[in-house]
Amino acid sequence: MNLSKTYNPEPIETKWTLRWEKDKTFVANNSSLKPFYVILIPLPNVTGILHLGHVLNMTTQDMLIRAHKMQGYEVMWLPGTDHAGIATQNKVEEKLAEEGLTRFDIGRVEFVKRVWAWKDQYHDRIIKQMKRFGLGCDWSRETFTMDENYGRAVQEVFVRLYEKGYIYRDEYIVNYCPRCETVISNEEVEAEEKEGKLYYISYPLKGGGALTVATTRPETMLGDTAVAVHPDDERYKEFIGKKVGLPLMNRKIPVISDERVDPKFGTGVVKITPAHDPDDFKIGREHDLDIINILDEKGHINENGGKYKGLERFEARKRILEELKEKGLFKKEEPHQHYIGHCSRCHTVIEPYISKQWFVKMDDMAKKAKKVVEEGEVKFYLPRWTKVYYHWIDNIRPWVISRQLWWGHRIPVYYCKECNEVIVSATKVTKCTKCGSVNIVQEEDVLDTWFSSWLWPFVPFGWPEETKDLKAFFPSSTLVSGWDIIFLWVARMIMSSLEFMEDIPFKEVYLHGMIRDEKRRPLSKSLGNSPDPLDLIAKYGADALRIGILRITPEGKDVIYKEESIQKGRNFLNKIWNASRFILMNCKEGDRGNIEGVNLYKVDRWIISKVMGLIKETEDLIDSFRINEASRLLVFRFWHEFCDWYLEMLKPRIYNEDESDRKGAISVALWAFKQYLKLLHPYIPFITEEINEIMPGTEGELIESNWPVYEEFYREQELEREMELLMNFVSNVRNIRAEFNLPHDKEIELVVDGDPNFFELLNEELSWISILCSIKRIKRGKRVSHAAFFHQNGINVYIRLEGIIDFEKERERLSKEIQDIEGILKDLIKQLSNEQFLKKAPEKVIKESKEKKERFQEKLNRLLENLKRIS
RNA sequence: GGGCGGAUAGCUCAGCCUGGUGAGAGCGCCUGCCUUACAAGCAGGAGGUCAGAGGUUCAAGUCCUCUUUCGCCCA
Repeated sequence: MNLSKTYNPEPIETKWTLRWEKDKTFVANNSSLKPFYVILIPLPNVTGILHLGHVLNMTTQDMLIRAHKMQGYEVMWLPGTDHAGIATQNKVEEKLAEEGLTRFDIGRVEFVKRVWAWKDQYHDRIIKQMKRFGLGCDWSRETFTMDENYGRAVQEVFVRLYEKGYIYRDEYIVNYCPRCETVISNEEVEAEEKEGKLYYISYPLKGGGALTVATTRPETMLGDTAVAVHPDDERYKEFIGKKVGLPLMNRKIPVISDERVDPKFGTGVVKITPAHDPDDFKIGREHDLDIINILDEKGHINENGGKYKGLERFEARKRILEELKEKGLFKKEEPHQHYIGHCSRCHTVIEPYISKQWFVKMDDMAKKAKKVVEEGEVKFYLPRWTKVYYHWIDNIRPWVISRQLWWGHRIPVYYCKECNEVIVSATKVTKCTKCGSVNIVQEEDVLDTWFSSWLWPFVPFGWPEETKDLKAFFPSSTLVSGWDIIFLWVARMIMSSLEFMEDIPFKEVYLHGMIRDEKRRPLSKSLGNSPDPLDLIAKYGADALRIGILRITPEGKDVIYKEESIQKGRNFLNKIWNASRFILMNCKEGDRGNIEGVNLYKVDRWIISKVMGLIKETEDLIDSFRINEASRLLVFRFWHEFCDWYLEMLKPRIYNEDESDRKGAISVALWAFKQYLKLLHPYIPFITEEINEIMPGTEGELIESNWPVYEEFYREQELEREMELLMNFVSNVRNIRAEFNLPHDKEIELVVDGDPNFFELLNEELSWISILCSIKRIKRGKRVSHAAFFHQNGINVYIRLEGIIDFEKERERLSKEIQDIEGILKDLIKQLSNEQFLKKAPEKVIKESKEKKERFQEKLNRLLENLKRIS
């Protein structure tokens, strides 16, 4: 077989993508007798583009799915996309704007039609991307949150929660984005510390004098209905109950007292604007103040703002300040740090806004959702996330679920225009259930997108029907998600599942970090630091991207991304590729990779033992979600144990004339190589599958094969230690070769005295040792004069350097080592002469210290001896 | 203001849970090699008062307290 010197991923990755799809490799059988392992994908936005965060999230899941499939589970990974109300509507509106149109120009029906067309186009793109990553999703069960069935389930949920009294309509202060023109939930608001200003404004008192209030948002004064002071604030006690004039508005408003006023803020007098501040809203309700809304849905001043009507909110601020200055009511301004809410979608400053919205009462559901985590039914990795979760649960607030959008699940509520009856129904209502009128209108608003995606654990399987899928795949096993949506999505799924399925949605939640650039900024389109995964795949291949990302992902922390990480991944693939070339080149007809019945050499038993250890270590790491460590371990061991050592150790037997030697060696190499391929397959599925196919003795695909089995019988720890000695010996020789610049083809002669057992061992294994450090032979003998020296585990080794020994250099080398060892010895002697240590430390530790001391003492003596000799 | 996490080699991090190995890895750097699997490679090397202080202990990078400092979440 003729394989190219470098690995070319493109054709191979295409081939396997098609093969897995055609063979329905990842289509789950809901009546399987195997245990189920189910993952629900965190829904990407259907019109979004996948970025590196998705690569991390999705390849982590794919890795788990593939590993579990090989380990004997019936796996099911549910893929799907989210209709992403605001984001998608924004995009289509932007496109309309290019034509000079708004959604109101074309009407709701036409607009929604256009969004569907847009969705179809982008849906194909995102699914293609996901398939390009090599994801083992069950595409036959792919679900979109606006599928017809999904829509019915969402309405069903709404009706049930309404009937239970959990859903209600209320006029309340909410977070409003004037750019998106919709209310958003608390969780969709991002607070940012900003440098603002505190303005001091004079509110004249009736009989002369004035109170000065401090505010960061002077424009809201148009809606002020009181000023407030702390009840114990001596400065203002006398004014409580009096009235002040509201500047610019020609209105008298009362001075009230409230515990919540901070006397240290500004002057201690604050203005109360119940319609435009959450705290003021609460105070307003308690004091029965008027609530005057001064903004329209675009964030412009409305008719309640008198002559400022029509002004944009920040423009209004400017004009109001100017006018206050003209009237002498503006006292001063000072810089002020404060937190301002921004829309997580478009980053516009959020307006606290009073309006009539639909809410879900969360308290009861939250309590249950807390309990299942407390009792360990749902486990977070890392566990510290449970604290974050509890904090949110304990401070749960009602969830505002209505959105002033056209794209989404329309709220299943109908209003009778005749008798004002409110009818909530999962089926279309055409006639008033109370007065029989047909003058009925459906609620205009749609539901928050999360109100559909929180149902993801069961709705895609057919809920509310009791389907076979639902029975098989609910609850799922592991949820893999970024921590940024722990409240928006993870917590709410726990609530919805407990509410509607009376069970947890998943047993484990693995939260990974966010990907950031080298300056630790989040990857974003506007910063231009977010590479397109498809470009990276084109350059390095999907496997390289996958393992590149997984390897740099620390446990539960943010990931610092550099392109060089992907390059490293690619280099590793090339290494595997070439290892396979090497093995294939030396295979002959009939080689199978079977180690039973093979005459095993020490090096063979060593690599077999090492592989057995690796199987166990890998399993443990995967089970505890230390996915990065598992990938690093696999890469390291394959590269620096199998390739750097074992394959090199084999060469003498392979290049030997003896066919049975070659056959034995290649059998073990093949066997070991296939174990690595299996262990690596979940990380780099394409290349491992391809190589597996071209290797002799292969039956079937890796993904359909069984996970490697750990067999205690092959584990030989004593032998591993012995091999380590020999490998150290090789390293010591290589070190000296490098120090004295010996070319690799210059064979050297070693003279050894000391421990006869070690000497014998060296000679037994000399065939490969001699190749690895280019030595002609090892003789037993006394010290040699023109030689470099090292001491290791009871043997003195002299490397004949007739004519090339540089005594100056050798003295330097020996002196340096002597110094190191003297340092270590000093510490050991100190420890061993400490009575407390001898009295209190465990026997084992004392014994080890003593042995160590002797070993180093011996080594020191030998080194000193040699130094003296050449001085 | 409340909470969480981090500070270990020039850079990115592992080791800490469960104290005892001569403190590790990758990248970068230096030296030598196109050795017939691989220069996307091989061999060798330099580089660290483990942020600071105190404490516990026979023994601290590891456990406790405080300080400094960076980041994040919530209000």
